[in-house]
Amino acid sequence: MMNDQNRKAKLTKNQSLVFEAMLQARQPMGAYALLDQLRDHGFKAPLQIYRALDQLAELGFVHRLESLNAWTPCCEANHEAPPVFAICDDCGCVKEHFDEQLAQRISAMSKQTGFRPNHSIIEIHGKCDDCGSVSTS
Amino acid sequence: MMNDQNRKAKLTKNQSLVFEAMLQARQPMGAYALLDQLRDHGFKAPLQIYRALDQLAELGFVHRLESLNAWTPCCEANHEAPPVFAICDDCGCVKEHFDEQLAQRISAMSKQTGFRPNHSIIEIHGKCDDCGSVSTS
DNA sequence: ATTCTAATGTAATGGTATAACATTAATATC
DNA sequence: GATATTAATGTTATACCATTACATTAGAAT
Repeated sequence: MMNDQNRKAKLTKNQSLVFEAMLQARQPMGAYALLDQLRDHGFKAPLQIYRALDQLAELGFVHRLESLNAWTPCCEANHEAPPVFAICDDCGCVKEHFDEQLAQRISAMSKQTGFRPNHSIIEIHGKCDDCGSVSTS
Repeated sequence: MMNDQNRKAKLTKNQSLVFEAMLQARQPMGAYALLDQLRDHGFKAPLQIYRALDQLAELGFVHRLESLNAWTPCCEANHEAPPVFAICDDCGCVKEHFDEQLAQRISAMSKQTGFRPNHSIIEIHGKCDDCGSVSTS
């Protein structure tokens, strides 16, 4: 299996630019925010961003956060279980987790109902450790 | 605790119209699809739909499906565990489930990381029992 | 009746995503 | 290396989803 460096080296120019911008952001970014970041590099239209994002998602470099209409780099761990995103509604940070038992529950529920799961979206909103301990009064 | 009939009776005119349209649809509906359905009843602007939807969601009559930008009636079961939606990408049907163990896994993961969960979004895409057994070749 | 609040009406605008078509770059094959 | 083929990119227009701002009406409380 190819290592991360090699996989990254195979990205096209636009894909690399978008991915690097996302890594620098340290927060999920919307497509139009990425477009604004990348105008200096010649990006002019949303579709340029969306195409890169779609391809990066296909390759496993990024995930889409459905509840934010935004995108976040993948933690690069093995994706055997579906990712669980913990989204802090205060500071906006996102952490990606995996939980084998949780994956098993989804499988079990599906089996019971005859449903054949293909792609799971699990996004937990709340407060991260840093923000949760701060008084809000 | 109030029963469903009484709760329903307390809905305003717009809320009722939107909710009934959703029940008839038997599939998740987008706000603009609802607007089209309800033009005959005097609805003219998206905001009329969105306001009703927001209030219905607040009252627990409907849920928003983040991955579809659409809305679905609540199954009206007790919502002690977060709802899990099984979404068929073929026929578009959606089933709402609950799973206490799954809820516990989310709590456990959160506790481990200091995250304080507030609202969980769990949407499983795949094929329902009816569609999954049909040959696609 | 009057006051206050919740719900509604309407227009304008902002944010997210894709369709359609043209062009260029990269790869494979001869 | 020339050619054919496919993948990636550029550009315009448009579709789809959601909210802001402000005016009006209806209902509840006193």
